[in-house]
Parts: sequence; structure tokens; C-alpha cells
Amino acid sequence: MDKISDIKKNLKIYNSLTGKKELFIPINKDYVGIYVCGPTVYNHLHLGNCRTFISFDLVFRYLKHLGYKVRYVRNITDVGHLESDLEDKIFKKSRLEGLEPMEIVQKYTLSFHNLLSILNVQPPSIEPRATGHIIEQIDMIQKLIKKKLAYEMNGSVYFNLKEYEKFYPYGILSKNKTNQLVNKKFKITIVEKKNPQDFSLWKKASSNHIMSWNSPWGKGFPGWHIECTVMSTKYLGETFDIHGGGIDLKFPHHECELAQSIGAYNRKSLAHYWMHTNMLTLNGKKMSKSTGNSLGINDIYSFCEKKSFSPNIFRFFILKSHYRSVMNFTKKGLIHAEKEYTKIIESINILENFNSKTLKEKNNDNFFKIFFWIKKCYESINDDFNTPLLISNLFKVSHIIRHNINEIEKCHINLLKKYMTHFVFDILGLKKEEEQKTKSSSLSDNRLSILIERLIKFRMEARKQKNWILSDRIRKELSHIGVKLHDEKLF
RNA sequence: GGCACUGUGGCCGAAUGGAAAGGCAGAGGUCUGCAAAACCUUUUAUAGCGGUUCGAUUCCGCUCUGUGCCUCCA
Repeated sequence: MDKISDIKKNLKIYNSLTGKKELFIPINKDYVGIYVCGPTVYNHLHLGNCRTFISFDLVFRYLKHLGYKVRYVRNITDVGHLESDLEDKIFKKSRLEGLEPMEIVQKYTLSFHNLLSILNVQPPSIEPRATGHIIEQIDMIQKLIKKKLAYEMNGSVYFNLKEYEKFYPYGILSKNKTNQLVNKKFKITIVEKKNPQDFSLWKKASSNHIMSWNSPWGKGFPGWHIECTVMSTKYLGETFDIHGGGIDLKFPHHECELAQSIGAYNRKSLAHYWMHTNMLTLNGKKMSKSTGNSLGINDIYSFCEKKSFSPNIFRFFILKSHYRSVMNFTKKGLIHAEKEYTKIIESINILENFNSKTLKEKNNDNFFKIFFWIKKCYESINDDFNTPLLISNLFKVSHIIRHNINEIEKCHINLLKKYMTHFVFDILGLKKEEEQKTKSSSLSDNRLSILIERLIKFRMEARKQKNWILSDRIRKELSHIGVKLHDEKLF
């Protein structure tokens, strides 16, 4: 079997910048720097947002599994992200909810952290906030002004695209060309811009705008794109390994980040590998708060008519599709995922409780080629994090465990346990149910479970007495509260 | 209008220049007080038209379809 160091050498990542799958070679051997655009904390996350963070959680976990020392930076945008009417998202929400902007930020940051923890998404190494890096953002803007790549106009500062294009190509990430960017939707034109495609680096704040800071250009606040350039380079260096985010951020957000950093540091690219996760759709359309076409984690219960729901199932559902494919969220899809997930967990339980001492030594190497299977699993993830393919390999082994575990070589049982744990829990990041149960269990839960167990015993007695009316009634009642019973042969 | 991506059974979803995974569902069966579960067996697919090739679902071109982006979006 290949050593982990050999597996490490064969990781391929699809690079949005080049449009090709490329071998992953980090800038510094054994170290990886990754930056992912985090949320603007003006609302609760919807399931589409979760998809992106789950996808990058897998990347983070896998890189660590390969032995890399990973610095994962994921920001919190708490200022500067404007709505289409040019009002700051946070500021607008604070008006609507009657709260301080920072209360909004705190409220939705907590909600964000709580949700990701439920989904077993590991926290990043650094989670910087835009408002904590105002000075650095001003510094970078000044640097761009000095290079004549930005200009001040009435207390606001804009990036000068025409000037930039004299030295560097713009649109290398999105493949857009500035002269072909026809703006049909956007009705508001900012007259003070030299060019309609110039984007804001610093915005002058109106007198009633409480989210503002002093700057060389007067009171104002930073633009949306500059925070990411500043925070990624501050913690990862002027060029780093991986930059990620949702595909909807590719243009203009990532393109602008890229232009800012190339302009400020005169580098070829901000990151070597750009990764974009595709959209989670609902009714075939992108999930989006603003159009109302979105679901939150708590909406799953009513949407899928489910009484109980393990967040693991949603995580599994997400990982069942490749991160670069569009994925449609459906009730049927989630229910399928639940069935599939249960099978895999079932096989792990069998494996964990299996006493391999009862197995006899045999020479049955052809029955299940474990080293071949492990290799296949690694090849799947190494191929641009192909989790659907990994999961299909898990199904294959899960079938063998559930039906033919006695045929497996004795000396391979522990190996299988080890790698199932690696793939299912460490890499895919599914949470062991026992952990979840102990976390959520309380006194009343314990009492309830004792009661349920008594009822099951009571029903067993009824079955022994062939009291089918009573036993069926209990089965039906228990099924209503989500306790499913499976009978086996009694006599 | 421009750019990017996509199209595989009833559904989800892999792979591949040389017999098209896996799961769910369906059908038949075993088992069973019944239902379910479980197990065994099993039907069905590469959008269309060209080109390259001994051979294309895979590579190339065109058409069609769907999605995303084009200054709110993960």
C-alpha cells in the first residue's frame, strides 16, 4: 500500500484560474495556507451557505489528514458589504431590527458558529473580522493610490481599472472582459467614478451613518473586496496556496480581490489555486435569501415532514454530490440520503462490536482486497475531493461488512476499522451518533428512554402471548414518536 | 448580448478512447401472525448532429437544453 506521503503527492485540485485539474504543490513543503470567504453576518445562514462551509471543511480535514500543517483563514464580514441600493447590509439590518450594528454582528455571528458546530464543521485557524482590520485596509488603499491604481473622489476611493489594465490583465479569473460587461440590471450609476467598472475601496459615510471610521479621506467605511485581500495576505502572505468561496463570488468579488492584490504587491496571483463551490438549488434555482428561495436548517423538519433529524444526514447529503456540481435540494433526496447514511453507520457499528477473535485464520485474500479498497478510497478524494466516489466505495465495503464479515481476513478487521474511521469520521466529518446523544441527553431524556425500553419489553411479552392487537398498537404508537421497531423471528 | 459550467436509467450520482460504478425506487422471490426490515434475483440510461479513430459515452466542432455570473449573494 502507498504511504501517506505518496498519497499526498497525488492530490489534484481543479483550479478555477486555469480551468484545469492540477497536482497540488504547496508553496512551503508541508504547510498549506487557505483562505475562504466567510459570511456577511446580517442574517441566519441558509442551507446553500452551509454547503460551501461543509465543502471547505472537507478540504481542511483532508489536508490535515495528509499531514499538512494547515492555516485556514475564514473571515467574518461585518462592514462594507452593500445591498443593491448601496446601503450597507449590516447597517440596514440594524435599522430594521432596532439594534446597534455590532449587536446584529454579534447575533448572527453566534448563530453562524452554532450552526456550523451542529454540522460538525471545524472552526478555522483564524477568523478575522473586517472591522478589526480598518487600519490595514486604509494602508492598502494608500498603497494603491500611490501606484495610481486608485483615486479619491469626494471622500470615496475607487479602484482605477483603466490604469490597472495598462499593466495587468483584468478578468483572468472570471474570463470576463471589461468592455463586454454590459450592465443591464444595475440601474444606479455612481457619477463620481471615472469608469463604471471601477469599484469602491473606501466609501464616504453620510452624517447619519454610525458605522464609520476616520481616514485620510474623511469619515467612511471600507469597500467589500478590500477586506478579503487585506486579511488573507496579512495572515497567509502576499501569495498563498488556496483561495476558496462560492461560485457566485467569482465575479466580481474574487476578481476584484485579485486585481487589488496584484496591483498592490505586483504578484502574479493572490493564490495559486482558486476553488469555487457550486450552488445548492431549491426548485432548480439558486438558494438565495433575497429572492425568498431558501431554507434554513430548521426549515428541514417542515419541508421534509420529518420529526427527528440528524444534522449528519444533511452533511452526508451535501457530500454525496461533488462540490463543483449544482445540487438540488429535495425532500426525496434527503430521505434517500438518510437511508444510505444509516447503512454506512450500521456497518460501522457491526465492525466496532465485532470480535475478530472468533475468526479463523484463512487464506481468503481474493474475497476482499483491503489494500486495493483503501487505495481506491484515497484515489477518490485525491481526485479533486471526489466525495461521491469515496462514498460509493464506502457502500461497497459496507455491504461486505453487513453480509459477509466472516469472510474477511482476520488480520484485516482492525485495518478496516481504522480506515472506516478515517474516511467516515475524520475526513467526511460525520459525527459519531453516541457523541451527539450524550451531548443532548438530559434527565428527562433518560427517563423517556427508560420508558420506551419498558414499552418495548412489554410489547415483546404481548407478542409471546400472540396478542397481536396490542403489540401492533404499541408498534404504531412508538412509530409516531419516531421509534421504529424491527421484529425478528420469535418462535 | 458577453463569460463560465452542465446534460448518464423512474430518481440521485460516479467512471471511461476498448463489456456504463454505487445507492434509492420498481418487479419477482425467501422469510413472517401481519406490516416493516433483512436477504436473493431482476428490468431500464450516456441530449441531438457531424468530425478524428480499428473503436467515441469519453477527444474536437456545431445545435439544443439547463444553471450560475455580468457590481446584493456562499
